Amino acid sequence: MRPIHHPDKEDISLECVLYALGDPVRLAIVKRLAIEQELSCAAIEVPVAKSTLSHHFKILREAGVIYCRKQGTQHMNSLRQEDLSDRFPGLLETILSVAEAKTITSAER
Amino acid sequence: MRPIHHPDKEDISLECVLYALGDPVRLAIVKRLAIEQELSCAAIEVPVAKSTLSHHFKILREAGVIYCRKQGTQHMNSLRQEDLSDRFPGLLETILSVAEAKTITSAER
DNA sequence: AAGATCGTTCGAAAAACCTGAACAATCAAA
DNA sequence: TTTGATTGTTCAGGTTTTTCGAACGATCTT
Repeated sequence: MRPIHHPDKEDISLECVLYALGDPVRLAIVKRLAIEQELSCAAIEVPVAKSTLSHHFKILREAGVIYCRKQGTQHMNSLRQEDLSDRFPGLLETILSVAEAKTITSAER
Repeated sequence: MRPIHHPDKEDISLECVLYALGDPVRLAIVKRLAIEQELSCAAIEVPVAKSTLSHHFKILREAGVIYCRKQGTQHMNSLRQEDLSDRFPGLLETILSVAEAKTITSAER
């Protein structure tokens, strides 16, 4: 397995972050992580195939939204809240505060 | 030409707004509208075909991000800042404040 | 080792996107 | 009031993304 890539804080781009958040599954993941601190991929119940979920995590990771560390066979994910706050002050906070609690349970979009 | 549809304020969804903003061309349009108040479609110079541009405006309109009124042969667009502020306080403001001045001149993403 | 678990990668099908060309609406001018 | 110019939309197509199941790779447990 290739080492997991994360962009440097300075390289996080607004466009990529908004693109990453502009998908209901990924937004649900982010909302969940905002509550749970750290979660494995499998711990997040969203109605997509696991290969698709893997892809969504990759998008979030490469956008700089989440940090992922390997722990044995699992991948533990967390929000890069500090990095995001530094780079785009207020952005994630506002989005999370504005996001209703509702979690998606069926595919939308 | 069919009447132009705009969602009611209450029907504006975060997911749709983030989806709409998660595209470099559309974000550029929004940034531009944040400065210019009201602009025709043609007045916004982005590197896409006009049929594509028309599509992007439709996405923004249906997401509730912009308001469009017909004036003769042109369509004048403006941000629905007040509606968005009411629905998602701070969201648009934060995104705009965080968005660099840079305007895209070539397709990215 | 074998088996189980967790996630990634691969190839193909489905959906979305972008474009040029054709069309519709409006205005201005002759 | 036709003709022409301007502004956007719609349509059909090719291209790109997204999604999925199946196969694989890595790690832990037994």
